[in-house]
Amino acid sequence: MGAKKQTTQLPKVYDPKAVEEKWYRYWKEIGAFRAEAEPGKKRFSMVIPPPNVTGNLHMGHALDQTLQDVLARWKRMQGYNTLWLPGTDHAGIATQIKVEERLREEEGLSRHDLGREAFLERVWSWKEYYRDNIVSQMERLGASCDWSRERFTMDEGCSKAVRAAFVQLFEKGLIYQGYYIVHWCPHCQTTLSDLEVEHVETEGNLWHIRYPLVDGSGEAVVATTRPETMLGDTAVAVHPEDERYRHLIGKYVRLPIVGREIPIIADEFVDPKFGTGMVKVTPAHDPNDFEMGQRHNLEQVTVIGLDAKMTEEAGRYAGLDRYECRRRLIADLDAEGWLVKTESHSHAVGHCYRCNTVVEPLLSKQWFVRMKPLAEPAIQVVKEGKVRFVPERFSKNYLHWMENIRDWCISRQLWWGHRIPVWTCHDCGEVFAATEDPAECRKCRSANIEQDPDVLDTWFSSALWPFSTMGWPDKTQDLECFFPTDVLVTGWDIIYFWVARMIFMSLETQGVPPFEHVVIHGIIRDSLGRKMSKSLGNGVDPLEVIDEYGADALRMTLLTGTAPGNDLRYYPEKVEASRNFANKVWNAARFALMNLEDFEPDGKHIADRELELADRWILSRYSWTVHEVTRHLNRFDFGEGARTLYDFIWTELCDWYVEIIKPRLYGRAGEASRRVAQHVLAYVLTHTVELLHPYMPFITEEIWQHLPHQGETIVKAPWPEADGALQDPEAEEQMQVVMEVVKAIRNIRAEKSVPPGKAVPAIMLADAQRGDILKENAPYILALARLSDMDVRPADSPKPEQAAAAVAAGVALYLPLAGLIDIAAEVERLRRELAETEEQLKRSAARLANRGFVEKAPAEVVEGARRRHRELEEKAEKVKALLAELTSGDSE
RNA sequence: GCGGGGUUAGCUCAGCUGGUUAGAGCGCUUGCCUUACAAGCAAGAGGUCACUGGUUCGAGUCCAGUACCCCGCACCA
Repeated sequence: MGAKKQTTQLPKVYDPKAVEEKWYRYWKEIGAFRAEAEPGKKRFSMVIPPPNVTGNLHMGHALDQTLQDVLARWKRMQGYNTLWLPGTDHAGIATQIKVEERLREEEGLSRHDLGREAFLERVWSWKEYYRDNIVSQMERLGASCDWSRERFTMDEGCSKAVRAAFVQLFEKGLIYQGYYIVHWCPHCQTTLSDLEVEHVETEGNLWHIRYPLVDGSGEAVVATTRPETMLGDTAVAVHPEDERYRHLIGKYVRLPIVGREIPIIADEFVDPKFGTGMVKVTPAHDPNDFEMGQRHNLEQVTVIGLDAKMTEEAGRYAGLDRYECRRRLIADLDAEGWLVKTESHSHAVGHCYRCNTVVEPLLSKQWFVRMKPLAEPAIQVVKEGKVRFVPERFSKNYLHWMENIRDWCISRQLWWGHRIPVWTCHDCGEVFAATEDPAECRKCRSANIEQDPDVLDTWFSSALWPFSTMGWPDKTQDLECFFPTDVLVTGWDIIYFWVARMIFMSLETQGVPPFEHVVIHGIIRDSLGRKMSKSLGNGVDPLEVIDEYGADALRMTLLTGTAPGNDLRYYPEKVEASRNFANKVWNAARFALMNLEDFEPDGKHIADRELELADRWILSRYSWTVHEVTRHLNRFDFGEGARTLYDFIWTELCDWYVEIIKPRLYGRAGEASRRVAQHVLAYVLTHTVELLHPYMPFITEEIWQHLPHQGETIVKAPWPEADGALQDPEAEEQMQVVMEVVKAIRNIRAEKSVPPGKAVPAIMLADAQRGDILKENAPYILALARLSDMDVRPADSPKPEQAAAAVAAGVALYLPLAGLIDIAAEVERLRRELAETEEQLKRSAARLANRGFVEKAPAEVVEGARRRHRELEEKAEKVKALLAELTSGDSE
């Protein structure tokens, strides 16, 4: 187990391009991300939310995948047999539309010109192209997926799972075919589920139209936002309790223009307060009207067709576009005196979430999943905490949706997707589902059977992803070893679309939930807070960011900007800051390597060396950092973990520790001290880099390989554990004295404009304990504060004259700067400081005078407050003394 | 209508289980190319934690209400 070391010269500025590709290739070569199906071994598993093969990845994917990669790399380092399973989604409508668009633009052809088979070939080659892109983008990001297990929702295995699940649900009666109102997108030429319709508040009109009573005794006035549907009206409804219209119930009106006589019915659905309190009923074009039609046995007259044009039933308007029809109809109604009035009215209009076309509610025969029985257990597992949302608040959204769920329309009139595995026998009429393509009717053995032409909603296959990718319905090793998964990481925008559906599908087909934790993150917005979208053109390409700043910088940006569940604004400046951090880490490593040239690690435990104060301090801080980072990761709080590391590395490790050990490393404190500093630096840096690895995989691997290390890759390095032996509160406290003294001297120097290069002497008055700390660390204080000499005297020594002074950590500091001292300014400064100290003292005293506080607060807290109070008193006293000297000197 | 989130420094945001002096990045001021890093170093300015009340010894943090902003879901003839 020889420790390896490579001490090639590192460039001054970190260049991500030079290292990223190299290491990813290496990781793949050595199979660093491969999970072995070994039942019994502690494992961690996760499936990726499969990106759509519609196009390239965007920032949202980068965020989602970075979070997952942090988890995967961290768990892997913790020794878990870790599987992060990658793949892509066929994205039915979205992909088909894209390919059709291209076909039209480039060849002027429609999919019908090509035919189903030829068209699908085109889609497959599109899929191949974008799948390749997606994979290479993920590699650029550093995603540590097990590529040997990559899946696609329409590959053989996933397709088999789709059939198995469909047949199971079909045979249990959970999938049925029905004639209902569905959302129809006239542009995409397919049905949509409730979720795929976006309701947009739209300014429209409410037209009041007169329907004359057949018996000539009066009229009914209805109000509608969609007058063209009146051509399909088969009733007018009023509320049964509505006194105004009670007498009309049972009478008939004659539809203007159409001439059809339709009844006035009574139905509870009608809201007497809305419009005129009379509703036209169009069972074929409105979901509520449809239900009323069922209740009252009304005729269904379809007047708008699949192409959004008026049908033959529309009489003289047949063939017109629905909006053109509306215009003409209104004109005609007006001309013939049926239009009572037109009010402006704002209402939500459904739009296709893919193409933004106004959706048409249409009557048609479709396949549905019966949701109530499936939702029940899916609600339970969340309520019982068997599936936990992180942050927890998202479970409310989930539950609300599940509890109010309606049946799921799963048939799509597309070509790209899983063909519905249902066959109809033309001879005996049998309708049956099958996992294997049947050659004959299962009932009458006729070969005259036909498969349903439609395909399934994409989300039907996505819902099976956590187990279809692991081989179900076959009993595979993977399934046994890695299912159910541990965590799912995804955005809040697909909780209903996907997370919810995976949960009920898994409960139904596997008998267990598909995962334990659902980690929800926000979406990425632009710098103005807008959603990134293609139509706004405000999207940012992760690859361009990686090219410019490096993958680690992009990852760190996404991670530090993240608070659980919250959205995140993208600013290039943030990536710049992360890039700077990467460079900081790089240079810390560079510095270390320059000073570790002759260093050889031995097996001795770091705590057993002749440690100096700074060593004990940084080891203690390091050990705290290990603890904190691990704690944050355990809570899926990626952002806090990243920030903890950022601060530790930049401030404590670089600004203080590295600076303080420079004299030692340069040999000015003797060889023994130098050796110890080397050991501590190597130790802390190596393990800090390991802690950072899940966040910034590339730069940490590069650095780690240069540092003395064991093993072939940092990917497999053990995750550092918080070592209690390194915790050292005393060292932290003492180091606090050193740092505060240094800061105070620097402050005086800056205020007095002492040239940075000029070393000046300092006199310090301190009690015995602090005096010892200062004396022991004198060489470092001299260097850090640029002192020519420091004279530590007992606290009661006479005060030096003609000196700028300050109090820090209970130490009175004097810089004799004869000639530089402006007494008046100095007095002013000290007065301000005294005022501030006394203000704090007052608050502190009030607090301690409060009996409730002293009696009820934890002893620790009270003790802390007392100590703080003593320190403040001490400080006030010292500042007062300084002031007294200055002012008395004045009067002399 | 139901539900959720937000309001903290000039900007963008953190702030966990209530506990010393509320943090970061960017921006700003001053001074530095100090042999790891100018993508840097040092020093500094900048905050009524939206408002009102409550719980508590103690509230940015918990509770209730108010205001404004954002987002889901449902309804909308």
